[in-house]
Amino acid sequence: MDEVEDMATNKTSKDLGPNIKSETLKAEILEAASQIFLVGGLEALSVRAIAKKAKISTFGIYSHFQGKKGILDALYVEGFTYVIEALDVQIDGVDPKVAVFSACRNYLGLAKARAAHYRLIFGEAGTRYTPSPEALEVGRIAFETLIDLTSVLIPETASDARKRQNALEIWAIVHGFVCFENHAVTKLIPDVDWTISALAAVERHIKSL
Amino acid sequence: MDEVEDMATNKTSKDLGPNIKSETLKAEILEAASQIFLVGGLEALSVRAIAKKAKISTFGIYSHFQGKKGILDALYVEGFTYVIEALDVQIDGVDPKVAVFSACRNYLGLAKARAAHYRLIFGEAGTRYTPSPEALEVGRIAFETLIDLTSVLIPETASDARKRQNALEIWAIVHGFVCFENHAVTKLIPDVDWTISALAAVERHIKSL
DNA sequence: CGCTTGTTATAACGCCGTTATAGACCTAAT
DNA sequence: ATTAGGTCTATAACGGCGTTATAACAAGCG
Repeated sequence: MDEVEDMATNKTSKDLGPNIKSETLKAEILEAASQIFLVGGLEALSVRAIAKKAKISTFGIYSHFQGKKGILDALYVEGFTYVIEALDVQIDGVDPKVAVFSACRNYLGLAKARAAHYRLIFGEAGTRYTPSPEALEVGRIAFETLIDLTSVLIPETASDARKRQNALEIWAIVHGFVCFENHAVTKLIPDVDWTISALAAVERHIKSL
Repeated sequence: MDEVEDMATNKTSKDLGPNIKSETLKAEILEAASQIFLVGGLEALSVRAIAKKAKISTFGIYSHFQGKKGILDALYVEGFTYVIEALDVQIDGVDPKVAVFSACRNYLGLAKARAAHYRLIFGEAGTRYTPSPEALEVGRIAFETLIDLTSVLIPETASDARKRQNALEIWAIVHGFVCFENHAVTKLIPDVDWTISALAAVERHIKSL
C-alpha cells in the first residue's frame, strides 16, 4: 500500500513541476524584456537581447511567447495596466475636479516614468505591430475607466456619447501635451513646465463644462 | 577669338551639366521615397526599395542623401511643409473662429491623406531617428504659423506665453483626436465621426476663451 | 596609351526576427 | 538493459535591414 501511494505522489509532483517551471521562466523572460524596454526602449528590445538577459536561447521567446509579438503584447498590457493604475484615484467624497486633476497628474507621471511603454501603447511600432485581442481588451478597460472617472465632472443624466466625448477631450489634451514634451520640435521651447501647461489646459476644459 | 569663346562656352556648359544631373537625380530619389512612403509607410521605406524604384543602387542613397537619415529628414520637411500649407487660411476679414476651424479641418484632412508623413513628424521612428537642425527649423516655422493663426482668437495684448499656450491647447486637442482615430483601441469605438468630434472639442475650447 | 581621380555597382558586414536542424533528455515498451 | 518515440531547446541558417568596403568603370590629363 505504501509503495503504491508513494509512486502516485511522485507522479503527481512531477506533473506539476514542469508547469510551475514554465510559468516561472515565462515571468523571468518578461521581466528581462521589461528591464531592457524601460532603459533602452523599443530599439533595444531584440529577441537576442531578451534571450541573453534571461539566460536562454532565442528559441525560448518563441516557445513561451510565440515570438517577439508575444513580448510586445505583454508589454502593451503592462502599459495600459499602468494607465489604469494612474486613473485609480479616490472619487467618493472628493471634489470631482480634484479627483480628475489627481488622475491627470498620475497619468503625466506615468508617461514620463514609463516612456517606452507609453510610446508602445500609442503606436510607436507602427504597422509592424498590431496588438492582440487580449491586449486590446486591457486598453478598452483603461478607456472605460477614464470615462467613468471623467464622468464625475458632468451631470449623471448626460448621454453615453457625451460622457465618451468628454473623456476623449480630456485624454486628447493630456496626451497632446505628453507628445509635445517629447516632440523634437516643441521640446526645444524654452521655459515650459509641461505638467503645469497640461493641467492648465485640463482646468480650462473643466471650467468650460 | 571665336574658337576661344567656343571652348570657354563648352567648358562652362560641361561644368553645369553634372550639377544639374545630380540635382535631378536627387529629386527623383526623393520622389521615389515619397511614393513608397505614401503607400507603405515607414515599414516599406528601405534603402533597397527606394534604390530599386529610383533605378539606382543603394549607394546612391548615401552619395545623394548621406544615407537613410537624409531621406527621413527630407520626408520630415515634407511633413511639416504640409502642416504649414494646411494652416495657410485666409485670416483678414474672416471671423476668427471660422478661420481656425477651417485650418483645423485642413489639418485633420492632411493627417489622413498623409498619414505616414504625419506619423513620422510625430515620432513613429522613435529614438532611431532624430531630425536634422534643418528639419527641426521647418517644424519650428510650422509651430510659429500655428501660434500666429490661433492668436486671432485672443486679445492682441495677450502675452507671448499666453498665445503659445493657446496654440498648444488647440494643437493638443486636434492631434489627440488624430491619434484616437488611428489608435488600436479607440478606433474600434463604433459610430464615431472623428472629424466632428475633434471640431466639437475645438469649438468648446474656443468658447472657453 | 598609361596614370590618376572621381563615381558607383555590388558584395560583404553585422544586425534583425524567424525557422529548420540537430542534439539532449525523458519516458514507455520490450 | 536497450530501443524507440516524444518533447524541449541550442544553434545555425534563412532572408531581410542599413551601411561600408571593394572592385569596376568612366573621365580627364600628361
